[in-house]
Amino acid sequence: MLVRSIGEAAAHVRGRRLQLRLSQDQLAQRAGVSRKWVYEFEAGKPHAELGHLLRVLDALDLQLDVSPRSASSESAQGAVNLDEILERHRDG
Amino acid sequence: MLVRSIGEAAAHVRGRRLQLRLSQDQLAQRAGVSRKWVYEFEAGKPHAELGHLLRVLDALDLQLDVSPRSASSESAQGAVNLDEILERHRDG
DNA sequence: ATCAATTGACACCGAACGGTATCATCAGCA
DNA sequence: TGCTGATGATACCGTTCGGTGTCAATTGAT
Repeated sequence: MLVRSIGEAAAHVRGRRLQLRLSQDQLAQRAGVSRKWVYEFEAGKPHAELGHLLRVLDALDLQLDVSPRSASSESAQGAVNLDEILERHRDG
Repeated sequence: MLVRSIGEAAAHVRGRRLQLRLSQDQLAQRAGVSRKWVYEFEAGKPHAELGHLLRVLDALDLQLDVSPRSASSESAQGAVNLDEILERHRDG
């Protein structure tokens, strides 16, 4: 699932936690963070430590991926494919 | 690309930035963060603010995704598929 | 040789984080 | 009804972040 904001990441974490029937405390211990962090993160605190999130995702059996936003094969109309442009202009 | 640690995320950011021929300063301005943040992040500082990373990825035309770690169709030998287990045990 | 751009590095400092601890509330169950 | 577990919420407090500003070294181009 795409993650555009911390709030979206928080929703994914909470959803997965409930799916796994884990309490905030259990998740926190698994991930090695405090329950406060889990609670505040899920509650939408506007700041969050990436390292903590990675550990929590790991505890939830989730993984994080980085990918180019505009896929050349399925770009929307009018969308710009930065990778393509780069390819053409490389060694300019 | 999979992101297991902050260091890996940093590598992806730096690689993409160079690919786009952006200076740390340019990227920082695009993303609305300080050059210090970009520099320290790329240098492997063990802590990083998720919100900052999201803005930087956006400025690099990259996106972040969350996905289940063990895909049921291609799980490795001996691997446990949490989703499957959940499915079977749901409604206990 | 000179100049600008880029980068690594550091000091300073206010702001915010994150952990521990604690409390009230609510749901579920014996 | 009484008990237990989960959750939301807050205070305290040491630690660390992140921005601004600055500096030296390096690189690239003129």
